[in-house]
Amino acid sequence: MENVFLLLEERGFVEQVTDRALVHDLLERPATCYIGFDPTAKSLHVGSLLPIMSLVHMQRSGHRPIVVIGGGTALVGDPSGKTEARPVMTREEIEENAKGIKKQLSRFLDFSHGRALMVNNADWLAELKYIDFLRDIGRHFSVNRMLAAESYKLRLQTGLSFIEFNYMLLQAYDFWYLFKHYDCRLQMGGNDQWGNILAGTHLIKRLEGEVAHGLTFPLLTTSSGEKMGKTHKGAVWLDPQLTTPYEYYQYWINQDDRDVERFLALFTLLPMDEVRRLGALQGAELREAKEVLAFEATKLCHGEKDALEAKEASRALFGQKEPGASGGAVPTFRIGKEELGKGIPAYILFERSGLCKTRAEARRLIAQGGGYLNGGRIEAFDQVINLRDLKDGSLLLRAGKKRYMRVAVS
RNA sequence: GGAGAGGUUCCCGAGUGGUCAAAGGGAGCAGACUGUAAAUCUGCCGGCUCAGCCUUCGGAGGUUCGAAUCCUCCCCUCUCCA
Repeated sequence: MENVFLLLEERGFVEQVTDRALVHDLLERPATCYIGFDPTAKSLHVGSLLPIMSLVHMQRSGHRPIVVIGGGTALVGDPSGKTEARPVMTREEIEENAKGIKKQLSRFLDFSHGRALMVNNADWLAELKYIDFLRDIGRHFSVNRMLAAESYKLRLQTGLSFIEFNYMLLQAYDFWYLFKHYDCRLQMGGNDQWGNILAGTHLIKRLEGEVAHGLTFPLLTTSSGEKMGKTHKGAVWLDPQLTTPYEYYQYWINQDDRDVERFLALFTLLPMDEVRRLGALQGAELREAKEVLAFEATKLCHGEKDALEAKEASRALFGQKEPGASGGAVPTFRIGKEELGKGIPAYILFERSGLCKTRAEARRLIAQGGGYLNGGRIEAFDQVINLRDLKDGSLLLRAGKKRYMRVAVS
């Protein structure tokens, strides 16, 4: 089997490595690696997909991934790459979030029979004694060096609390703990974690005299310079309750042309030959590649069935013929028959159904010609919609070019 | 603890008594063009029962016919000093 390091490198996962040759060597045999995830929300979002995919590759290549939930460190707050301190969370929130995250990761990773592990660093960090920690761990860190770290430099401009300043030590301690208890010799993470990862390898060297490694991923931005996973509605979540498979699919199909090949490599498991072939398509043909990207990405996250549904719904809505809006994957809003019978102004319906956040927004949208009913443009913002507008028992609303909402009567 | 600077609408950032829902830029949204892409042009961009009304300029009071702008107290951030 191909060495997973080469595979990760080829697919674009690698930004920095502590030592290319040694990491390659380490991964020749089954090894253990870890990535930390912050339990700051009850669901992960697309921004976490890159690290998740790297673990998927690791597991598929016979290695054992460890997912560390930063339950302990979340109580402190990581300053890396942020301009402001993070709000501190309660233990209950963190527990709750950790549960949701494990559920999601189970779609990507096999946690059975110890093939992948999930641990919470609160389990060992919470017990630490301050004096012991200072004496055993703190002595190995040079403040001068820490201050030189890029992640702290930024914060020195705006202010860095002592509590955050300790984050690096805690993360280093995590790595050491995992090394000690699970023989974990590789930590991966976003490039903003480089300093923290190095601190860990440094600590292991000092305490155990052994070499551990670090690898970071490129900080992903779309070609238009945006952070991954942001849309007008906010983050794109992996939880189908928060972002439906249809919306998830749409997110991927709407990617910039320039990102398609890169994303196929990172976010699907398609062989690289296929990735390159699809990436080479030009002009309108590239849409085929986007469809593959959207389908594969949705399949990984939500399963084949939902992915197919999303694909069909998309084709129906964006295909040649005006929509019959068949597929069950299109978001649906329910309204009482009686209420619709009385008639409801278009802009209010747009707001109620969730297509617009406020009535003012809906007014504007329709006034500017961006509101559609069953494929036809709505002329006046207060045009009354009632039972006569039903087609096959439902209404199809559209906001702008791409956002659809079915309104069903109940 | 002392001295100075500052907290404005999603972000950056103008605004120092009425003409301010607040310049400009960015982001975002819509229309045209297209390929559910990008670029470009145009319009929008606090809320509402929308020719009017209501709520915003760190917080609470006050002065005034009228305050984001003036006064008082408080909170927070940054820089320098201790």
